[in-house]
Amino acid sequence: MGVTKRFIFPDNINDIANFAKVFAHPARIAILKYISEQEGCICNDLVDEIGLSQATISQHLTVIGNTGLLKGTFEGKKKCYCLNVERFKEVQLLLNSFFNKTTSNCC
Amino acid sequence: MGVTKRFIFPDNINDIANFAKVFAHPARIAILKYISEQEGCICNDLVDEIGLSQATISQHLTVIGNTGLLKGTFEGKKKCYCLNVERFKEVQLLLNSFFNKTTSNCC
DNA sequence: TTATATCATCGTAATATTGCAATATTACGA
DNA sequence: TCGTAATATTGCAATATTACGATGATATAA
Repeated sequence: MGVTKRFIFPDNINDIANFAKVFAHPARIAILKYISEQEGCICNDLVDEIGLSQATISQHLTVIGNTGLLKGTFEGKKKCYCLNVERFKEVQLLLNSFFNKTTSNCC
Repeated sequence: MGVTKRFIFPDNINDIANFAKVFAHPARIAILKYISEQEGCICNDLVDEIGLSQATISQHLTVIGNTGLLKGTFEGKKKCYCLNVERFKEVQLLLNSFFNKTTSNCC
């Protein structure tokens, strides 16, 4: 039905899936990569850098931001986006914990 | 338009997104987790264990399998699914490489 | 004030995903 | 060969996602 039955899964499983979803789109990967490569913070450069419309980039930023992975500050009319590094590392740990636990015992 | 513009992104970015998509659904996380927890290999137990229909589980197994993360062997009419551990670790390395490179320089 | 730049949000079209029932398909045992 | 168990595939219906143009809000510059 296109609707994920989240309620049948425990929180820890839904958490992993929700974080993974952030990385499940190349635009969001590219955004995170670009943000991290800039010396200063970027804003609408993403629109030029990546070939997507401003509305679309903004949407992706919201998706990333909703998981707490971004910090944003306004400098006048420009918004400075940057990584929430602590959060980012938490997510990395969470995913690695899943990967490390998930080891085959068969075949 | 619901259609991801993959062609505007380089392969290495699309690769990460494609792998992440496997983990972006709780059913697939649960399947991988359950497979890894079993001593022997499992088959249709997933349908009982997870509360989804046989058709849906089979579909998810296909999605996971398409990225090379599963090995399946037939034992008579039963199919034994298990992790492709090497592949699984490759994916872990790829994701970690992205995480490690993506570090904030600003704010 | 007016114009411009930046970013968010809304509405919408196109497409993808999820889930299931129904129906194959395959392999075994009687 | 027939029946049955296990899995895959097909064909939907419901919902989610992706993308963009248009619009709105806000801040600076002229």
